[in-house]
Amino acid sequence: MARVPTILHADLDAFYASVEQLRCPELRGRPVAVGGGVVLAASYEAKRYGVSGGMAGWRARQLCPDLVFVGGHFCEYQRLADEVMAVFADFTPHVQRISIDEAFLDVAGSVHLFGSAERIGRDIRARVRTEIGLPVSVGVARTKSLAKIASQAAKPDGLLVVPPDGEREFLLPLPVDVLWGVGPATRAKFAARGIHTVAQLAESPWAEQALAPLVDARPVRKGGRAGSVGAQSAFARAFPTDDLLASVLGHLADRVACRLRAKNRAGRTVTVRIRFAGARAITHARTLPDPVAATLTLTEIALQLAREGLARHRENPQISLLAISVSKLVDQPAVQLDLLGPDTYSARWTLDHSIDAVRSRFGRRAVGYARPALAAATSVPDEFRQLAEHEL
DNA sequence: TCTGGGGTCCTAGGACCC
DNA sequence: TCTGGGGTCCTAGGACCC
Repeated sequence: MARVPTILHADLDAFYASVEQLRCPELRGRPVAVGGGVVLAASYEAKRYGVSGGMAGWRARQLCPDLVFVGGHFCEYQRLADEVMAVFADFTPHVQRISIDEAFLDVAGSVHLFGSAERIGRDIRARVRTEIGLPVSVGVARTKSLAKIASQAAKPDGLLVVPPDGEREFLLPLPVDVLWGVGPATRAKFAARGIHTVAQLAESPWAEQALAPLVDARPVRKGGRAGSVGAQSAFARAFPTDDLLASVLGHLADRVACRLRAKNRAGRTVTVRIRFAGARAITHARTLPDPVAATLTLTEIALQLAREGLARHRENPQISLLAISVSKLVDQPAVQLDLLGPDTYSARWTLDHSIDAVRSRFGRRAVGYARPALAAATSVPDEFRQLAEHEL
């Protein structure tokens, strides 16, 4: 009954900030934030002042006047995180990477080689610390949900094992929002009913629904391919002139279509998202008979969807964000040029692939449809965008 | 002076088909 | 002519996660 816990959740602590402190010894022990206008990551020294990811830079400086801002070294983040994942793979082939800096491991088949799950957790922490120089926290439990909660409780730089007969004792005192899927909205809903802790939730009508994932032994498996590809761009509130729509959507369609083609994929559903000044947002989508991966086709569809969406919401004159997402993805083998007729489709295919080829040699800014002025004005570096991209 | 960009999953209603 | 039920696909919106 009481299975031995064999699921690990390993999570690098304040990852970007820790890398900066590793690269630059004089940053160690000091409050560090990666970013500028927005805090992308904060060191634990900074977190003690209340600085956190997503916070506006001015606000962070207000909370912590000694805060040191550093620009990100995004290639380093990717490289070091990959090295950490390689350490995990030395202990088990069953590694499910769920973001750049965290993963689940199932070590059930490894304990006869390396010792108990707790032992493996300690060894992983030691190796990542000595070989790579980064702190990583590890939670060990029977299920993925419990292991993840345990690793959060172990932070910073700790290890926590939840034995099967100690699960209730561990969970009951914790606040409800440690549970996967309980964010600000659900927490507020519970709070309005006097539910603040897992113990209180367990006594409520929502107990079964909310607590089911904790005992659900979903397997650790390799991450699948992404189900959608998107890009978005936020900007100061502006009137959605045709000029603005065409240039922003053209740029976004370029990013998305380029990624699709790079993986020989295409998608049938195109969704445009518009955020109005005042934070209200709408989506407008269309499913096409044939999958799309051509930049200009995607641009045209997105433009049409945006106009339709705006026409339905004339009460909001200004917008502050546009996004394009393509879903219902299918594999699209690279088409042979000579199989295509002399129509628009083949012309676009040829043009897109010529552009892709130039970019693969000279970089993505070398050539494209979007106006250079706009492309250069993107507020977030391409490298950071790439960190958030999922495997297609 | 109010926060970026990449995703996933769930729900609910409507259209359409059998 | 009115009736029922189930399944699937699509769209819109929202919550959540890293």
